[in-house]
Amino acid sequence: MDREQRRTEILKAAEDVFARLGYHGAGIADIIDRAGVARGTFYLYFESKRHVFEQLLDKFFEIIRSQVRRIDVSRGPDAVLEQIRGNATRVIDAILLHRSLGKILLSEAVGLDEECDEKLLSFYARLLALIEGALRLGIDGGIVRPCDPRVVALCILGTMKEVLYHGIMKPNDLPRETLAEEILQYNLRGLLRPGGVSQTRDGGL
Amino acid sequence: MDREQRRTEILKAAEDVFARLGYHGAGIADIIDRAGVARGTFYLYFESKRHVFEQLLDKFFEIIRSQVRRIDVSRGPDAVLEQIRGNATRVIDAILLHRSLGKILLSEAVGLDEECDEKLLSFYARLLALIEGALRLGIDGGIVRPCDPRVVALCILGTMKEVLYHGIMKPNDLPRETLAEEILQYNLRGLLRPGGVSQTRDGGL
Amino acid sequence: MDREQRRTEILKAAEDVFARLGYHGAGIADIIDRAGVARGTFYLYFESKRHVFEQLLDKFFEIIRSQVRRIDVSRGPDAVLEQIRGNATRVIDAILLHRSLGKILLSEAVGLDEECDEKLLSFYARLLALIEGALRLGIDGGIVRPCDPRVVALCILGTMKEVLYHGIMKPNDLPRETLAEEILQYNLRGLLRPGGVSQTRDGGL
Amino acid sequence: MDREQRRTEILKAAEDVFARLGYHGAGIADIIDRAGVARGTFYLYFESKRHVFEQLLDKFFEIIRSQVRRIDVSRGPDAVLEQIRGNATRVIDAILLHRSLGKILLSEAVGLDEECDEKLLSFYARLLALIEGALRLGIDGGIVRPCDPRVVALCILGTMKEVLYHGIMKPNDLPRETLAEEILQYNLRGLLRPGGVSQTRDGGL
DNA sequence: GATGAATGAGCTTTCATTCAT
DNA sequence: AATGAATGAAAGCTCATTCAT
Repeated sequence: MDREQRRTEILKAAEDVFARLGYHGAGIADIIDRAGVARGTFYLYFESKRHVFEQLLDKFFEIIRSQVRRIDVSRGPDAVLEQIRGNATRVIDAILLHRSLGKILLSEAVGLDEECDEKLLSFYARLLALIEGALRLGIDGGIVRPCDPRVVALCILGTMKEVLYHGIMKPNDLPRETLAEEILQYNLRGLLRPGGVSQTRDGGL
Repeated sequence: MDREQRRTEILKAAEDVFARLGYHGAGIADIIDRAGVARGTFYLYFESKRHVFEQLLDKFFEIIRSQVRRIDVSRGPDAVLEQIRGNATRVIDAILLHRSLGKILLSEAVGLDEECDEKLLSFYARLLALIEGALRLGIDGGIVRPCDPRVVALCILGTMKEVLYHGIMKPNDLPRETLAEEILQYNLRGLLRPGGVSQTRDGGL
Repeated sequence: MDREQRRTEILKAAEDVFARLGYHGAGIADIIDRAGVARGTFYLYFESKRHVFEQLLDKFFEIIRSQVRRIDVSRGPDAVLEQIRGNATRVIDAILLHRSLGKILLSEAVGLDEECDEKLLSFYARLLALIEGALRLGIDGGIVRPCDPRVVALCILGTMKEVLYHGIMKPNDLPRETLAEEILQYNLRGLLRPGGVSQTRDGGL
Repeated sequence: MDREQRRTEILKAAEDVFARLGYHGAGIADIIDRAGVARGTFYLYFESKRHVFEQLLDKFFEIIRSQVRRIDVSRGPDAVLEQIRGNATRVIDAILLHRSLGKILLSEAVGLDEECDEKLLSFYARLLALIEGALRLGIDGGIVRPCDPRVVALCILGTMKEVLYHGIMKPNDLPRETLAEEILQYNLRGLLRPGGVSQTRDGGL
């Protein structure tokens, strides 16, 4: 119990430090200074610098995952949209609640270490697969316009990442609700004003 | 003249190495090995590792910037869209042409160093301002639906980054044309099939 | 009483561990794991890692010493030889019986620490003095051929150490009796077949 | 050329330091202090601490090996003995000439590292095989008395190691010639005065 | 007396940068 | 201008020892 508490303290310190200085910028010295423990103590709880970092990634993945509810398609298009909005809002809220973890994930894109890279890549791959699956359902159900679901899944992920990164880095710039709502509207409707321009693909663009 | 050539050689070597190994994974040794020059020579042309990296960022910024043409709004909505498509296509093509630089920019998101961070941030800030300005024009001109141009600018940037990163990392996965076209369609139209669901904000979402 | 028992348990554990891993290879963790006691408990019974090691050396010295009987020279050459053989056999048997201690003594020759070194050196010094004394007696009594007793004492010690080390490390390679008998014969007679070559120093060698 | 010289300097420094402090007692700091070079310079010439040590072992093995001449058995027993004496004398002289290396080899018996251990063991194994082979020849040729050549080879190695270790540690205690001559006489003749005691195995011992 | 979490000095190794040639 | 050997600060990690419980 006590052990778990100590571990959590160090993990929190590491989270802050990694968020502030990045993986490479952070040293064990920074982490233990912040946690107020000795060098050896750190290694009592974590095998290595890399290992703490992975623990943080795992923690973050778990947080995100736990916000996503399976979508029930049986209750009609509007209900589906509402569920999507719920998922999106919860994820956004969770990330903005865990700023440091969010910053770590969104900053340290890749290139730390083979194992970390793999973790990140597989996380995003699963996320993309999830989105892509939902898109295919939407297309089949006639809710989503015909498109390449793989590319569009990338687009959705991209909007989320970029907007959230901004939300994390400049917390007071834009209200959370605005971010969530605008992401949704943008993803659903795109830029164009309905009926504003010619909508046939060939003619219009 | 000869000096400039030597400098370019080293810069190219650094580009390849950074793209392959990342900023921290790359050592001066890798760069000079690839460039075929001595250690000291490297420092004759560049102040530091960080400095070469900055030069590469600058080079990339310049490439991107040179692809973007000012949009002439006087020729009607369809013409504007055509110009936007032109800009987007040129940027996409340019990035996919300069894979290494693109990978560097999109991978080493941030966190290397205060000065580098500032460079990246200011680059993206200017890009966002550009997009935001265009959006405001679009909204005023009735082409773009009413929205928060700052958030939507982030969304657009996000889609570009994510799709391009995928395009760079898995060059043969999806054809360049598909990427460009899908980004455009997505940005313009969003996900929904026109008329597919109720479009009033209150009722629909 | 109980305290003494605990102490002995830890000492035995240390003996096994040092024999298996060597002084530097062994950690306190290994010893306490084997002894089944806590870290702090170890330091309740021994001041330091070095200290346990010294205790083991002392224990071993005592075992060896207790095997050596004073030689009675009054009963003629053959009886003396018989007594020497008795001493040698008992020492050899004792060492092979305490493999771990033997391995420790013979492996960790020297160089651990000033105090340990001194202990080892003084042990060997006393052993050598013992042997040397016996040699002088033998020379005076006409049993041993004229020689430098100090160097020859080293030779005798050397044969013992080397053969016993082999006996410890490869227990099943050569039978104990063979080892003991061959050491004795070798020490007494050397290599040459009696009468096989010219034995005068000047002529022969 | 210059590079080789520098390397030799560091190697010599390492030799001194290892001889003085032992493998574990010695730190890179000691070596570079003695060599008068910077930390990085050390690693320019040697991969690791272990690596320098191995180099020293190799160097020593080579020195020893180069002192041993193949024995020509065709010229009679006395000539064979003379050749053996020559080998022994050269080896002894070489070791006493390279005190530091000798001390390293004879002190750091074993237990440093798997690879080093293997090196040492294989060195001694080859040495033993050499001696054993010579003994078998001697027995077949009737020069050497019947004995177990494996055990006796250990005895010979043991006398050499012990006497040389003494010679290294206390250089001025006994003259080199005495050491060499006494080892030889001891190995050849053993302790007993010829004809001094009954030589039949059963009766005498 | 027993515990085991905590300690921190110390280790080997790396690598961006310098500078004598 | 070009070289590459030399540098040394700083990193991550270990482990014998201590001490509050």
